[in-house]
Amino acid sequence: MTALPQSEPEALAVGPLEVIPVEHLARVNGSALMLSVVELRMLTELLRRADRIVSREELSTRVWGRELRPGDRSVDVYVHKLRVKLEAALPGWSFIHTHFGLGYRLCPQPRKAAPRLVPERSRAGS
Amino acid sequence: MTALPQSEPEALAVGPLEVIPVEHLARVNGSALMLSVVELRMLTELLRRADRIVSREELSTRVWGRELRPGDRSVDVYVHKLRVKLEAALPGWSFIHTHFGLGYRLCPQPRKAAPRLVPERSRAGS
DNA sequence: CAAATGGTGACCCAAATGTGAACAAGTTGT
DNA sequence: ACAACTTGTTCACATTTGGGTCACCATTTG
Repeated sequence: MTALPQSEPEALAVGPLEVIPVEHLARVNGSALMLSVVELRMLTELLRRADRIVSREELSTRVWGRELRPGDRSVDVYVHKLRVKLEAALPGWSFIHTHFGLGYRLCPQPRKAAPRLVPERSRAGS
Repeated sequence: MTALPQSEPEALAVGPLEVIPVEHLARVNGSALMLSVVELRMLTELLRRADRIVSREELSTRVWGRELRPGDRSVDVYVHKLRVKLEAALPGWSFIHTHFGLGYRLCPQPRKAAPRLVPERSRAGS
């Protein structure tokens, strides 16, 4: 057992989400996500502060290592990319919540089901 | 129970894939693959780290015993050769996944069905 | 309502990866 | 020794991917 700096935990997890930063690997419900380097860094930072609001400034600093320039939308764009991939990995769940004017907050939870227009089809197992 | 050096397991297996390094044998769903020496070593190394990302540098070191020279594509070429043979052995499955800028990850799984060219007939009634 | 803020698809383009083929070296069979 | 194969290595070219940036639409706020 190597003594790791406790500031860098080996793995982070919240709900069905798990990230192993040193391995550049993220999983949802055990299955690996295909994330780019920046996407993974961003998810990691959100996960470090799970369930707390993280400002764009802070995300910009931690993920890109630079100040957030005025008019810079890259944070938003990458939040979107993450949302798309997370939704694909676990349909019906919300992960990243927007706090208007403040930032984003990671909190995996089943999304409130939209009322079915057409009744659910029964699901056949394999 | 013979006490083998635990660093060299007799057999490695993940899903339908099985490799017995000491016998130079690889099987998919029980049937043997025809692999060259380098191909087998590479598959073995990937299998040892199943479901984790293995960098090209590491593959070069472990399979060829040398540093990865800049511009060296041999890792990619052999990943390709493996993919071809694995696909032939078990059509419709993916085994080796590319993590852009990071490396490869072995994880046998049925490939996501290609999206229908012609959309599924909808069953909305009215 | 208007202004601010966030969502999202499209685009550019350099770099990473996929892939067929040529080549050389080694093996096998005769 | 020679031909017929096999295999490892290297190229060249084709494709894909990802980071960054816009533009335009949608939502929220006051």
